[in-house]
Amino acid sequence: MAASPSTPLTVLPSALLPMVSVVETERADAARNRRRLLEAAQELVAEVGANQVTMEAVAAAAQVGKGTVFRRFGDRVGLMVALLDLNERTNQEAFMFGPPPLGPGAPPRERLVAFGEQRMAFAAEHKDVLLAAEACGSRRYEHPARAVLVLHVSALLREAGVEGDVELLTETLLGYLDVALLAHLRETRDLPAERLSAGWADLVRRVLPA
Amino acid sequence: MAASPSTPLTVLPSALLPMVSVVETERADAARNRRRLLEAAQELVAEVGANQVTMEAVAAAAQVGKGTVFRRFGDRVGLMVALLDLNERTNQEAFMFGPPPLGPGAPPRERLVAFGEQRMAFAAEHKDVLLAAEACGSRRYEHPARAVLVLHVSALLREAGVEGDVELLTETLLGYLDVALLAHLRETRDLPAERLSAGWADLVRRVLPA
DNA sequence: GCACGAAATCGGACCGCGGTCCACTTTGGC
DNA sequence: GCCAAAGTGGACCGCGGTCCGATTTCGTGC
Repeated sequence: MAASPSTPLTVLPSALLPMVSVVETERADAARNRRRLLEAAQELVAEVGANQVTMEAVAAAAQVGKGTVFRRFGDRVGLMVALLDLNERTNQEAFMFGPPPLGPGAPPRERLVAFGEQRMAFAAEHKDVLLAAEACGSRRYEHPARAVLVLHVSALLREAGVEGDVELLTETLLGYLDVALLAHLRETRDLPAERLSAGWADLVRRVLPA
Repeated sequence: MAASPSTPLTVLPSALLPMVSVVETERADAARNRRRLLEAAQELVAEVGANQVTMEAVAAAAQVGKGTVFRRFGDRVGLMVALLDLNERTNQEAFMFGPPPLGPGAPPRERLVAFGEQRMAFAAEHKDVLLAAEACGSRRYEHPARAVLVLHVSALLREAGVEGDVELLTETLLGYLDVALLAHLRETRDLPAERLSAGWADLVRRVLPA
């Protein structure tokens, strides 16, 4: 088991962070190295693709020791999660505070449909980083960004007055939006995006009360 | 990318194999080594747990070179899949040819409910091997045993006369039965098995027409 | 300002394991 | 018995992850 990394800025779902003042102080050199590492990682990912990027290469590109990478981000997955953080934050703000139908203001069903569309687009665009940021096994479900999604979907379900086990229905809905599943359906099974969208709308219709 | 392993006996879903006469001939020494490897692997898994078993240890225990293990099973996941094969076959026979409500004879909705129960029990019992037999990324959905499940569930959905996109509804239902998800819900989120069962029945109710 | 010491941080040698490679051996049809 | 094809095994590689002695940072006392 990896020692828990000292990554205070990404431990909590990023959209919730503005509410917290300062979680922890970080030494100047540590902060500088984190910045350099993230920059280097981003560049390398853009250059050769997420799953071709080795931890050693990131360390070298940031002119930092390998141990530092692991100290900062815990493991490979942690690094990828941190990389996604910025994009995820934009997404999160869109569905939490942005304009309808994604953001507040629209009825929950429309918001859910729009949420699914957004996730599917996001999954298509950042497929490789998202997959690289996904741990294996059940640890996959402990992804910090996922917690935000769970919160959001279950809130919408409750708001829509759905009867039944909201927690489990949330998992079912999010299951449909699983990055790996979507990638499989699109690429291996060759289902067009429109069909996946229609499937999502249909699923929402079946779960929510008329 | 791993070279495709020469594992004719596990390439196809095992429950469908009785219908095929002989897929390919395997040299005597190869067959002997496969048997020895599977025995050794089974023993080691029982001894120290699936994710503590190294490929080298399996090779050593079977008194075989490391390269042979990879030639036979392709990679670690392939070995675990082969290990599961026997148990999966029993399960498959149960829902394909066994007595109702799991097997044919009962109405499709009851069969679906029973199918979910069986999968959840199976997932709970063989959690670690199932997780070890699961590849990362979208490759996870190319698991041969999964194809049988997909076939079965979509057949039941069609038989029940569900309107909508059967293929996608099948994926949604199977998503609920994902081993990693179930493990997460049971262990990390501490949901009792009865609740998961109720959730499954509820989901089936929502998807199938009244 | 400055010296100092504890604590946090760094970095690269090191380890274990999954996976590849290829020269050598075995098999089995002829 | 011959020989092409199939199979073998262990040296080898790359990468993720750990460890620990060396180094830097920064609050403290002066």
